[in-house]
Amino acid sequence: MSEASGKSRKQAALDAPLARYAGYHLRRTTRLFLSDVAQVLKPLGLRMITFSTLATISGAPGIRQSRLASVLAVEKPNLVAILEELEGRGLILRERLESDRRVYVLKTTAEGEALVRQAHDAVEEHEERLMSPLDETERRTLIEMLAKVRAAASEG
Amino acid sequence: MSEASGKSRKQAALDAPLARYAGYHLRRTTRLFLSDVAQVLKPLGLRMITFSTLATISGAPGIRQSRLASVLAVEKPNLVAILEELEGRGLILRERLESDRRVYVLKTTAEGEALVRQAHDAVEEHEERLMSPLDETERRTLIEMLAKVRAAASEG
DNA sequence: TATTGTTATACTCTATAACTATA
DNA sequence: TATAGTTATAGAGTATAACAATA
Repeated sequence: MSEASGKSRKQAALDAPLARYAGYHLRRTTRLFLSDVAQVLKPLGLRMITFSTLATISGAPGIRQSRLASVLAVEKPNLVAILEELEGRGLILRERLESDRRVYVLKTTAEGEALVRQAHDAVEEHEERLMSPLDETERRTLIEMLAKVRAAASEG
Repeated sequence: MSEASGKSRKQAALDAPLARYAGYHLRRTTRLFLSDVAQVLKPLGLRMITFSTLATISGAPGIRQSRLASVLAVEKPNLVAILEELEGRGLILRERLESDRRVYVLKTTAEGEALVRQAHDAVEEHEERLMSPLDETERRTLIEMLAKVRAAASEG
Protein backbone atom coordinates (compact mmCIF):
# COMPACT_ATOMS: atom_id res chain seq x y z
CA MET A 1 0.00 0.00 0.00
CA SER A 2 2.94 2.29 0.56
CA GLU A 3 6.34 0.54 0.29
CA ALA A 4 7.67 0.90 -3.23
CA SER A 5 6.79 -1.98 -5.47
CA GLY A 6 8.78 -5.22 -5.39
CA LYS A 7 12.26 -5.14 -6.75
CA SER A 8 13.33 -7.08 -9.77
CA ARG A 9 16.87 -8.37 -9.92
CA LYS A 10 17.77 -5.51 -12.25
CA GLN A 11 16.36 -2.95 -9.83
CA ALA A 12 18.01 -4.43 -6.74
CA ALA A 13 21.46 -3.04 -7.49
CA LEU A 14 20.18 0.52 -7.43
CA ASP A 15 19.87 0.79 -3.66
CA ALA A 16 23.51 -0.26 -3.32
CA PRO A 17 24.73 3.10 -1.98
CA LEU A 18 22.28 2.77 0.92
CA ALA A 19 21.94 -0.97 1.40
CA ARG A 20 25.16 -1.24 3.35
CA TYR A 21 23.62 0.83 6.16
CA ALA A 22 21.69 -0.95 8.89
CA GLY A 23 19.66 2.25 9.28
CA TYR A 24 18.40 1.88 5.73
CA HIS A 25 17.13 -1.64 6.37
CA LEU A 26 15.65 -0.61 9.67
CA ARG A 27 13.69 2.20 8.07
CA ARG A 28 12.40 0.14 5.18
CA THR A 29 11.46 -2.82 7.33
CA THR A 30 9.82 -0.65 9.96
CA ARG A 31 7.75 1.02 7.27
CA LEU A 32 6.60 -2.36 6.07
CA PHE A 33 5.61 -3.36 9.60
CA LEU A 34 3.87 -0.07 10.30
CA SER A 35 1.76 -0.05 7.17
CA ASP A 36 0.87 -3.72 7.61
CA VAL A 37 -0.09 -3.44 11.26
CA ALA A 38 -2.13 -0.34 10.47
CA GLN A 39 -4.22 -2.43 8.08
CA VAL A 40 -4.65 -5.10 10.71
CA LEU A 41 -5.72 -2.67 13.45
CA LYS A 42 -8.04 -0.60 11.26
CA PRO A 43 -11.01 -2.99 11.53
CA LEU A 44 -10.75 -2.66 15.31
CA GLY A 45 -10.81 1.11 15.08
CA LEU A 46 -7.27 1.34 16.39
CA ARG A 47 -4.04 2.90 15.15
CA MET A 48 -0.59 1.76 16.20
CA ILE A 49 -0.35 4.48 18.82
CA THR A 50 -3.82 3.92 20.26
CA PHE A 51 -3.13 0.19 20.45
CA SER A 52 0.23 0.73 22.15
CA THR A 53 -1.39 3.10 24.61
CA LEU A 54 -4.26 0.77 25.42
CA ALA A 55 -1.94 -2.22 25.76
CA THR A 56 0.41 -0.35 28.08
CA ILE A 57 -2.41 0.86 30.32
CA SER A 58 -3.82 -2.66 30.36
CA GLY A 59 -0.44 -4.00 31.46
CA ALA A 60 0.09 -1.31 34.10
CA PRO A 61 -3.30 -0.31 35.51
CA GLY A 62 -3.17 2.90 37.50
CA ILE A 63 -0.29 4.32 35.47
CA ARG A 64 -0.03 8.11 35.39
CA GLN A 65 -0.25 10.09 32.22
CA SER A 66 3.28 11.50 32.45
CA ARG A 67 4.74 8.06 33.07
CA LEU A 68 2.76 6.64 30.18
CA ALA A 69 4.13 9.31 27.86
CA SER A 70 7.64 8.37 28.89
CA VAL A 71 7.06 4.62 28.47
CA LEU A 72 5.50 5.13 25.04
CA ALA A 73 8.17 7.65 24.03
CA VAL A 74 5.46 10.14 23.14
CA GLU A 75 5.58 13.82 24.07
CA LYS A 76 2.99 14.60 26.72
CA PRO A 77 1.02 17.04 24.57
CA ASN A 78 0.60 14.38 21.91
CA LEU A 79 -0.81 11.92 24.40
CA VAL A 80 -3.76 14.15 25.27
CA ALA A 81 -5.75 13.59 22.08
CA ILE A 82 -4.96 9.87 22.15
CA LEU A 83 -6.34 9.49 25.66
CA GLU A 84 -9.38 11.60 24.82
CA GLU A 85 -10.09 9.28 21.93
CA LEU A 86 -9.77 6.15 24.07
CA GLU A 87 -11.79 7.66 26.88
CA GLY A 88 -14.47 8.88 24.50
CA ARG A 89 -14.88 5.35 23.17
CA GLY A 90 -15.26 4.01 26.69
CA LEU A 91 -12.04 1.99 26.50
CA ILE A 92 -10.21 3.65 29.40
CA LEU A 93 -11.03 5.59 32.56
CA ARG A 94 -9.13 8.64 33.79
CA GLU A 95 -9.38 9.28 37.51
CA ARG A 96 -7.99 12.18 39.54
CA LEU A 97 -5.62 11.00 42.22
CA GLU A 98 -6.90 12.27 45.62
CA SER A 99 -3.43 12.49 47.14
CA ASP A 100 -2.18 14.70 44.30
CA ARG A 101 -4.91 16.33 42.32
CA ARG A 102 -2.62 17.25 39.47
CA VAL A 103 -2.26 13.67 38.28
CA TYR A 104 -4.57 11.43 36.33
CA VAL A 105 -4.51 7.70 36.90
CA LEU A 106 -5.42 5.48 33.97
CA LYS A 107 -7.07 2.09 33.70
CA THR A 108 -8.90 0.11 31.06
CA THR A 109 -12.63 -0.59 31.11
CA ALA A 110 -14.01 -4.08 30.47
CA GLU A 111 -14.61 -3.00 26.87
CA GLY A 112 -11.04 -1.76 26.66
CA GLU A 113 -9.74 -5.08 27.94
CA ALA A 114 -11.83 -7.02 25.46
CA LEU A 115 -10.61 -4.86 22.58
CA VAL A 116 -6.96 -4.97 23.56
CA ARG A 117 -7.13 -8.75 23.70
CA GLN A 118 -8.55 -8.84 20.18
CA ALA A 119 -5.90 -6.39 19.07
CA HIS A 120 -3.10 -8.49 20.55
CA ASP A 121 -4.41 -11.49 18.61
CA ALA A 122 -4.49 -9.46 15.40
CA VAL A 123 -1.00 -8.06 15.94
CA GLU A 124 0.38 -11.51 16.76
CA GLU A 125 -1.02 -12.86 13.49
CA HIS A 126 0.54 -9.94 11.64
CA GLU A 127 3.91 -10.58 13.31
CA GLU A 128 3.74 -14.28 12.58
CA ARG A 129 2.98 -13.51 8.94
CA LEU A 130 5.76 -10.95 8.44
CA MET A 131 8.36 -12.79 10.52
CA SER A 132 7.67 -16.15 8.90
CA PRO A 133 10.95 -16.11 6.92
CA LEU A 134 12.82 -16.28 10.24
CA ASP A 135 12.80 -19.23 12.60
CA GLU A 136 12.20 -18.86 16.32
CA THR A 137 15.89 -18.51 17.18
CA GLU A 138 16.42 -15.87 14.53
CA ARG A 139 13.42 -13.88 15.74
CA ARG A 140 14.74 -13.87 19.27
CA THR A 141 18.18 -12.92 18.02
CA LEU A 142 16.76 -10.06 15.98
CA ILE A 143 14.86 -8.65 18.95
CA GLU A 144 17.86 -9.06 21.25
CA MET A 145 20.18 -7.28 18.85
CA LEU A 146 17.80 -4.35 18.45
CA ALA A 147 17.29 -4.07 22.21
CA LYS A 148 21.06 -4.23 22.73
CA VAL A 149 21.67 -1.39 20.31
CA ARG A 150 19.08 0.80 22.04
CA ALA A 151 20.33 -0.07 25.51
CA ALA A 152 23.87 0.96 24.59
CA ALA A 153 22.61 4.23 23.11
CA SER A 154 20.57 5.17 26.16
CA GLU A 155 23.61 4.64 28.39
CA GLY A 156 25.87 6.82 26.25
CA MET B 1 16.76 14.35 21.51
CA SER B 2 13.44 12.58 21.07
CA GLU B 3 13.49 8.95 22.26
CA ALA B 4 12.05 8.68 25.73
CA SER B 5 14.64 8.87 28.43
CA GLY B 6 16.69 5.81 29.40
CA LYS B 7 14.91 3.03 31.23
CA SER B 8 15.76 2.05 34.76
CA ARG B 9 15.31 -1.57 35.73
CA LYS B 10 12.06 -0.68 37.43
CA GLN B 11 10.77 1.05 34.32
CA ALA B 12 11.86 -1.66 31.91
CA ALA B 13 9.03 -4.02 32.83
CA LEU B 14 6.43 -1.49 31.74
CA ASP B 15 6.89 -2.05 28.05
CA ALA B 16 6.33 -5.78 28.52
CA PRO B 17 3.02 -5.87 26.61
CA LEU B 18 4.79 -4.54 23.53
CA ALA B 19 8.34 -5.80 23.92
CA ARG B 20 7.52 -9.24 22.62
CA TYR B 21 6.77 -7.76 19.19
CA ALA B 22 9.59 -7.39 16.70
CA GLY B 23 7.65 -4.46 15.26
CA TYR B 24 7.99 -2.61 18.55
CA HIS B 25 11.76 -2.99 18.59
CA LEU B 26 11.99 -2.08 14.93
CA ARG B 27 10.05 1.14 15.49
CA ARG B 28 12.01 2.20 18.55
CA THR B 29 15.38 1.38 17.06
CA THR B 30 14.54 3.05 13.78
CA ARG B 31 13.52 6.19 15.64
CA LEU B 32 16.84 6.19 17.42
CA PHE B 33 18.71 5.83 14.13
CA LEU B 34 16.63 8.49 12.40
CA SER B 35 17.04 11.13 15.08
CA ASP B 36 20.74 10.39 15.41
CA VAL B 37 21.46 10.48 11.70
CA ALA B 38 19.45 13.69 11.39
CA GLN B 39 21.84 15.32 13.86
CA VAL B 40 24.80 14.04 11.91
CA LEU B 41 23.53 15.27 8.55
CA LYS B 42 22.33 18.65 9.77
CA PRO B 43 25.77 20.32 9.66
CA LEU B 44 25.96 19.30 5.99
CA GLY B 45 22.58 20.86 5.27
CA LEU B 46 21.08 17.46 4.52
CA ARG B 47 18.12 15.51 5.84
CA MET B 48 17.83 11.73 5.63
CA ILE B 49 15.71 11.93 2.50
CA THR B 50 17.92 14.46 0.73
CA PHE B 51 20.98 12.38 1.55
CA SER B 52 19.32 9.17 0.29
CA THR B 53 18.28 10.96 -2.87
CA LEU B 54 21.70 12.42 -3.53
CA ALA B 55 23.43 9.11 -2.77
CA THR B 56 21.13 7.20 -5.10
CA ILE B 57 21.61 9.66 -7.97
CA SER B 58 25.35 9.55 -7.38
CA GLY B 59 25.28 5.76 -7.59
CA ALA B 60 23.08 5.69 -10.68
CA PRO B 61 23.85 8.75 -12.79
CA GLY B 62 21.22 9.39 -15.46
CA ILE B 63 18.43 7.85 -13.43
CA ARG B 64 14.92 9.09 -14.21
CA GLN B 65 12.77 10.82 -11.67
CA SER B 66 10.05 8.16 -11.69
CA ARG B 67 12.58 5.38 -11.24
CA LEU B 68 14.25 7.28 -8.43
CA ALA B 69 10.93 7.62 -6.63
CA SER B 70 10.41 3.89 -6.85
CA VAL B 71 13.93 3.07 -5.65
CA LEU B 72 13.60 5.45 -2.72
CA ALA B 73 10.06 4.28 -1.95
CA VAL B 74 8.88 7.88 -2.08
CA GLU B 75 5.70 8.97 -3.82
CA LYS B 76 6.48 10.94 -6.95
CA PRO B 77 4.84 14.16 -5.76
CA ASN B 78 6.99 14.13 -2.64
CA LEU B 79 10.16 13.87 -4.67
CA VAL B 80 9.56 17.14 -6.48
CA ALA B 81 10.42 19.47 -3.61
CA ILE B 82 13.40 17.32 -2.66
CA LEU B 83 14.87 17.57 -6.16
CA GLU B 84 14.15 21.29 -6.33
CA GLU B 85 16.07 21.72 -3.11
CA LEU B 86 19.06 19.72 -4.36
CA GLU B 87 19.00 21.45 -7.75
CA GLY B 88 18.67 24.88 -6.14
CA ARG B 89 21.78 24.20 -4.10
CA GLY B 90 23.68 23.17 -7.21
CA LEU B 91 24.10 19.58 -6.04
CA ILE B 92 22.30 17.90 -8.94
CA LEU B 93 21.39 18.62 -12.55
CA ARG B 94 18.08 17.81 -14.20
CA GLU B 95 18.19 17.39 -17.96
CA ARG B 96 15.33 16.80 -20.36
CA LEU B 97 15.78 13.61 -22.31
CA GLU B 98 15.71 14.44 -26.04
CA SER B 99 14.28 11.09 -27.04
CA ASP B 100 11.33 11.49 -24.66
CA ARG B 101 10.75 15.04 -23.57
CA ARG B 102 8.52 14.00 -20.69
CA VAL B 103 11.37 12.59 -18.66
CA TYR B 104 14.05 14.22 -16.60
CA VAL B 105 17.42 12.58 -16.24
CA LEU B 106 19.34 13.23 -13.05
CA LYS B 107 23.01 13.47 -12.22
CA THR B 108 25.14 14.97 -9.49
CA THR B 109 27.37 18.02 -9.95
CA ALA B 110 30.95 18.08 -8.71
CA GLU B 111 29.68 19.88 -5.60
CA GLY B 112 27.03 17.20 -5.15
CA GLU B 113 29.65 14.48 -5.40
CA ALA B 114 31.87 16.18 -2.86
CA LEU B 115 28.99 16.60 -0.44
CA VAL B 116 27.68 13.08 -0.81
CA ARG B 117 31.14 11.75 -0.05
CA GLN B 118 31.28 13.83 3.13
CA ALA B 119 27.79 12.66 4.01
CA HIS B 120 28.71 9.01 3.52
CA ASP B 121 31.61 9.49 5.89
CA ALA B 122 29.35 11.10 8.49
CA VAL B 123 26.71 8.39 8.16
CA GLU B 124 29.30 5.66 8.41
CA GLU B 125 30.59 7.16 11.65
CA HIS B 126 27.04 7.34 12.96
CA GLU B 127 26.45 3.69 12.04
CA GLU B 128 29.70 2.60 13.59
CA ARG B 129 28.76 4.42 16.79
CA LEU B 130 25.22 3.06 17.08
CA MET B 131 26.06 -0.46 15.94
CA SER B 132 29.10 -0.75 18.17
CA PRO B 133 27.37 -3.19 20.56
CA LEU B 134 27.24 -5.71 17.70
CA ASP B 135 30.25 -7.39 16.12
CA GLU B 136 30.73 -7.60 12.36
CA THR B 137 28.98 -10.95 12.04
CA GLU B 138 26.00 -9.78 14.03
CA ARG B 139 25.69 -6.63 11.94
CA ARG B 140 25.65 -8.64 8.75
CA THR B 141 23.15 -11.05 10.27
CA LEU B 142 20.89 -8.20 11.31
CA ILE B 143 20.91 -6.67 7.84
CA GLU B 144 20.35 -10.05 6.21
CA MET B 145 17.39 -10.85 8.44
CA LEU B 146 15.76 -7.51 7.75
CA ALA B 147 16.29 -7.86 4.01
CA LYS B 148 14.91 -11.40 4.12
CA VAL B 149 11.74 -10.26 5.87
CA ARG B 150 11.16 -7.52 3.28
CA ALA B 151 11.95 -9.80 0.35
CA ALA B 152 9.37 -12.33 1.53
CA ALA B 153 6.76 -9.62 1.99
CA SER B 154 7.25 -8.16 -1.49
CA GLU B 155 6.82 -11.60 -3.07
CA GLY B 156 3.57 -12.28 -1.19
C1' DT C 1 9.42 27.18 42.48
C1' DA C 2 8.41 22.78 40.32
C1' DT C 3 5.26 19.41 38.26
C1' DT C 4 0.91 17.54 35.78
C1' DG C 5 -1.71 17.95 32.21
C1' DT C 6 -3.42 21.25 28.58
C1' DT C 7 -3.60 24.43 24.52
C1' DA C 8 -1.74 26.14 20.50
C1' DT C 9 1.26 25.59 16.98
C1' DA C 10 4.54 24.05 13.54
C1' DC C 11 7.36 21.07 10.90
C1' DT C 12 8.22 16.63 8.68
C1' DC C 13 6.72 12.55 6.40
C1' DT C 14 3.47 10.28 3.76
C1' DA C 15 -0.45 9.71 0.63
C1' DT C 16 -4.03 10.72 -3.08
C1' DA C 17 -6.47 13.14 -6.78
C1' DA C 18 -6.23 15.89 -10.57
C1' DC C 19 -3.68 18.58 -13.76
C1' DT C 20 0.07 19.51 -18.04
C1' DA C 21 2.87 18.10 -21.50
C1' DT C 22 4.33 14.84 -24.01
C1' DA C 23 4.09 10.15 -26.21
C1' DT D 1 -5.10 6.38 -24.23
C1' DA D 2 -1.02 6.14 -21.24
C1' DT D 3 3.11 8.00 -18.94
C1' DA D 4 6.38 11.65 -16.54
C1' DG D 5 6.34 15.07 -13.73
C1' DT D 6 3.63 18.71 -11.24
C1' DT D 7 0.30 21.10 -8.13
C1' DA D 8 -2.59 21.14 -4.33
C1' DT D 9 -3.93 19.19 -0.33
C1' DA D 10 -4.65 16.37 3.67
C1' DG D 11 -3.52 13.32 7.29
C1' DA D 12 -0.36 11.20 10.41
C1' DG D 13 3.59 11.66 13.59
C1' DT D 14 6.54 14.46 16.22
C1' DA D 15 8.32 18.59 18.61
C1' DT D 16 8.38 22.99 21.50
C1' DA D 17 6.68 26.98 24.19
C1' DA D 18 3.52 28.75 27.28
C1' DC D 19 -0.37 28.28 30.23
C1' DA D 20 -3.64 26.74 34.49
C1' DA D 21 -4.09 24.06 38.44
C1' DT D 22 -1.86 22.01 42.07
C1' DA D 23 2.01 20.84 44.98
